Amino acid sequence: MADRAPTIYDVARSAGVAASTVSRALTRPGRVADSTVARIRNAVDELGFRMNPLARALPTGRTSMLALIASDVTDPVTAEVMRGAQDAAGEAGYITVVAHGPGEAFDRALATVDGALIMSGTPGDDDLLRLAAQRPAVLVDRLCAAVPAVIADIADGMRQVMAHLAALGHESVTYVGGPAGCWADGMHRRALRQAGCEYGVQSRRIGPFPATTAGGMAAAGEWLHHPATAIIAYDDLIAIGLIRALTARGIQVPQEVNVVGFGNVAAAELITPGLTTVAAPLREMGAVGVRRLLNLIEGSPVAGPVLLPVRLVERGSTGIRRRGRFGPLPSFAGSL
Amino acid sequence: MADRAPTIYDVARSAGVAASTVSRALTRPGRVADSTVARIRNAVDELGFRMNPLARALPTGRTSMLALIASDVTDPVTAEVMRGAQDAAGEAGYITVVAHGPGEAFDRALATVDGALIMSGTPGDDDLLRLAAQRPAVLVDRLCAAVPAVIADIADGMRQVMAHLAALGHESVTYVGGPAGCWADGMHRRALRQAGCEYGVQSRRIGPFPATTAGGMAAAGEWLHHPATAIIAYDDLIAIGLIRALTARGIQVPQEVNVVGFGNVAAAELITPGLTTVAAPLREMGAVGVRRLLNLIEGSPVAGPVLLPVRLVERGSTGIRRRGRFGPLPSFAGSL
DNA sequence: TTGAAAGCGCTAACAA
DNA sequence: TTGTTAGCGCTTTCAA
Repeated sequence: MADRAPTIYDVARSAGVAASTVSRALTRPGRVADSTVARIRNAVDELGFRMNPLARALPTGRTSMLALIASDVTDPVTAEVMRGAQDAAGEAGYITVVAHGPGEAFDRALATVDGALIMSGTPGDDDLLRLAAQRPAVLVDRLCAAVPAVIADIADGMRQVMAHLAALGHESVTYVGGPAGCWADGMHRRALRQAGCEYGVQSRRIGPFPATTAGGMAAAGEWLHHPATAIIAYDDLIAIGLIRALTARGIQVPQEVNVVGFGNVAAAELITPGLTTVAAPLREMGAVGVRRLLNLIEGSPVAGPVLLPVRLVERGSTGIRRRGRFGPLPSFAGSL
Repeated sequence: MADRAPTIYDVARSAGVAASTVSRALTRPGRVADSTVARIRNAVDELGFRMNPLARALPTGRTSMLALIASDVTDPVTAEVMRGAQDAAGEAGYITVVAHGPGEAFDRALATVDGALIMSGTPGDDDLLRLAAQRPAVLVDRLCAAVPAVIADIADGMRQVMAHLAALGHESVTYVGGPAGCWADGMHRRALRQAGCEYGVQSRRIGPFPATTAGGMAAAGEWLHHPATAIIAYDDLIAIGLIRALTARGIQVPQEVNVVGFGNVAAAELITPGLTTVAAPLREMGAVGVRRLLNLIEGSPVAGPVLLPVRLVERGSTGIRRRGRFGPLPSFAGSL
């Protein structure tokens, strides 16, 4: 398109200095006389010089690129994390390449970047460890051996859910599990058990189910075999599918059963009733992840996983039940 | 991490040939004796050689990277297009870097890639043209001068909407406009006028409104001043906001007013009632866009914009009205 | 069919 | 403070 992009040599000639001086002036202006820097700046502006980042990458071994590894950019949670990561990377002068799990493009991407941010649900643990050995890597919403990670405080989220549910008079809940072998699902289950003890709420598990509305709809059928007065779903999509299926069968939410999800995706507040759900600071998780990754790349020592706070967003899918078909009504229900 | 990645020279030594031969064997095996290729392949496997894409980019001027320019990866439409683009790029051996509108990271990204796919709603026309002059570029869901583009067939979509609405007995509709100065909005309006003529349906416009549920809720208030029996919204988010606001005011959809959107985002089928909407082949648009971009990069001549077919997805937000508060009921309504 | 040598645009010693 | 000189890892003439 353009004739040929001006190089550092063109600038050097135009400013009457050596190429190395231009390089220095551009990267460490302190090490070059002010007047020289000024002249070089002028030349740069005049010629419209833009440094070739690839040429620079060759000798330095640094590309200023980060990989965002996600199996599906279409997933709203992933997208939100990506957004945070992208912004944080941009601020630090890094650009981001997106890639999904193992495959040719993946290797290619990995070979190009200074580090990788790995979103949940992507590669298996083995691949993960191999990857982390190759390049600095940080996990988001997942833990694996000693790989640095940033995760949401699920345990606390579950506690908030239980507190909320217990306050509404629930004595037992059904947990609808997510995909089999999923790290976050295991986390949810541990948290559930613990929070259940703490608040004296019984819990049963069903699942696994795929993390989709279809999964949730399937779960509804299974739930009917052993109904409880409240359902905690692995994530919002399952919760939404559940609500749809229940409603379709004439079971009213929250009048007969309460439902809570995890994630606080956009659809959670669009559906009827609104979905009570645990909101994780997704963007921040992405941003914090990138910052840790950048530190790692700079060579600072790895600390333990970072835990980010979550909060319960109460909406219409939970509340006082008014009909006891699936369990006892709270004793104070009559007083309302 | 690893000692040092093996280079082409290591392979050359191990295979007992010159580096240039290795390069040739790897890129154009036909030009090298079969036995030599085999030896080189062996050496590659043994050493675990992976070519450094950046080093290759320097002499060739080709990075095998594409930029995906989108103002917000969090937007579901954008995400879907991205997904298609990413897959198509991966198939062709390209990786994708995501960047948003003008800014430092943007320039940095542009300097690194072989071409750019520009999603709707990002930079202004001037920036766009400047960008297209710098690098091969393809627009998605937007037209600008002679820049190659792939767009959804909005005109046909609007025709389908009108046909549907006319069949339901509507005689006038309100169009709720999207963001001011937005290319797609202009497109919708032209299409609306034309399809209105074709089917003998009156139309009024209100707006502009931001393409969010909040925008839709605001629009509901304005619509009440001059209600019509059907509303066509600029996009799904506005339509969803509209439905919520109407429902909140006790106006029933579709019993009193029909609503249709554009986009077919995931939430469209999750809300109650489901949103009737025009679905564009988002992923395919991304994929086709990338393929055109790749052609452009290879130097093939640019053709006109590619038009991709859309289809109307009928859901609960449209249907026979049963209450005439905002206009006459279809004459055959009683017969149902 | 293969090898030698000269870059691609930049950085990083080392001298001056 | 500045210039000189080698590369970074690969491709690509040009000769052999």
